[in-house]
Amino acid sequence: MGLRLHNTLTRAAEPFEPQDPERVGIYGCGPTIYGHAHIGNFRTFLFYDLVHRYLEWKGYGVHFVMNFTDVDDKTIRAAREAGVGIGEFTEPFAEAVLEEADALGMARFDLYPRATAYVDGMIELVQTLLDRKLAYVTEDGSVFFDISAFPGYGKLSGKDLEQVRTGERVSGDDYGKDDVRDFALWKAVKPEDEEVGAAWDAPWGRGRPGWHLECSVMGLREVGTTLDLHLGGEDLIFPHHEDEIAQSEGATGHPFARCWLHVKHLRVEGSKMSKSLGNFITVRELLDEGVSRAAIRHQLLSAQYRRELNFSRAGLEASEKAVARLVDFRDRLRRRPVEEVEMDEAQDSTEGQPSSGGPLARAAARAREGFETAMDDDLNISGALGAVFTFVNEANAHLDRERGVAAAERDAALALVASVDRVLGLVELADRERGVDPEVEAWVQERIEARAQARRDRDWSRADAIRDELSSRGIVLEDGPDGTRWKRVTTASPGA
RNA sequence: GGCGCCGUGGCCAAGUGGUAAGGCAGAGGACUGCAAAUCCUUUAUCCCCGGUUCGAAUCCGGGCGGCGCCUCCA
Repeated sequence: MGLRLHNTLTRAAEPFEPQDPERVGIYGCGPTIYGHAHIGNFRTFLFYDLVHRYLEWKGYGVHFVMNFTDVDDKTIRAAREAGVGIGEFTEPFAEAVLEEADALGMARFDLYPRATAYVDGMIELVQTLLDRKLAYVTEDGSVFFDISAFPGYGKLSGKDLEQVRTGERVSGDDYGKDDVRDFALWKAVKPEDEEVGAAWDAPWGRGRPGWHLECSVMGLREVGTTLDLHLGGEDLIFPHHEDEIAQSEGATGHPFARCWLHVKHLRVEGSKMSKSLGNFITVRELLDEGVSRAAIRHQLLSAQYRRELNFSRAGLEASEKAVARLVDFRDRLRRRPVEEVEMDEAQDSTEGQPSSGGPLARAAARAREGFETAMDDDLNISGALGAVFTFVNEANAHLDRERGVAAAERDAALALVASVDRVLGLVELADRERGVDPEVEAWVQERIEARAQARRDRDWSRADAIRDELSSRGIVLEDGPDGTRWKRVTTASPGA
């Protein structure tokens, strides 16, 4: 059973068949960097991370490009207000996005192109479209794409051209269009563009590229003529991606992308996120609050990408606990002493059966299969997580029942956790968060020793006082037959 | 008006024909000095009404309810 993905273009699940499995070409639409990215942006970006990691987990070679849009109306306006050029204005936000991506455990993509570095290519593409009579220059020196000359227009969004509202809202910007539905490839220069360095010379006149054009050029140049996957938020289906298809295919004569995946928008505390509702949350804010990064990652990944997902504080707490359960399980396996025992089950294991071995190894094999089956079904991460936690339950029960465990059994269980975490990235991130410096570690050990003495003296109030002291510093103790263990806990809602 | 999505236990959420995964929360129990972690037990008329079928949360029809996109917002 192979991976199947829901292609927006055909509105159906299709087998994933890249042109070259050694180099799957993927382009994901990135943020416009005129401000800090919000939590909704990161639902999409974490989905990109999931696609990236899962394809590599499946054995594909992946070439993944995510752009930064560093020139558009809003960017120009914001740069003017700040009194700096667009390059100087946007670069800190690009770096912030990368920092936040790291903080949320995203594996780095191969390339993060900035639109302004590709203007020469954009001019070339526009020229090609003009030569092919798919675009026209208006009196002011702007260039528009003539959608009536491109028969496939509307195929991605399923729009009937006659139905697209030929609206009343014709702004000054659009003056000169043959048809209001035509979209800008090149916008003639305005004084404010010059002010912030957002203007380039082109054969038909000085100006700046249209938004849609940027992604076409970066995708074509950095990924290839035909992308295996093109990813983005659902809002981009129309017009952004529709226009990318028209430009790219109009110029190259080849399909721009074989498969399009679109992520449903995130809701926040039950409402659509918007600045006016005051529920506009940036990742930066959450990180500054000290909210558990693994919890944020878990919540944003926990629902399948085409399902509605509601980001909430309550959900963050549930995510925090879920991650802890997984990490605690891994830690429990690690410290479980192994026994030099023969596995009875190994005797009657069938040749070539990967599910052979003891109960733990067999449960791990089932979990792996369940995980992959769910992920293969259009990246159904909820089902995949279900398979993992079912395994955690089974294995914990087994560990409770048995005194010791064979090394091969323990290793099979640990390998399962490590394997799925190469896709999920949750344990990895939690480990980074739980890390403590040696000084703190020494202090904790000293406190634990003091408490152990108090317990030997049966001085329970003193023992509890020490435990509370540690607890207030985010250190949780667990007494067991082999002594006291401790762990650092993160928190989902530090304010609460 | 056009296109589309969703409605499963207190909350979140899998499951698309054979009588309900998983996470969080709650209750009882085991373990513990008390906890924590873990385990055991426990909590579902699958929005409503019809229909198809031996059999439907799952298919069809009709309602009700929530939501998204329809020109630059991931």
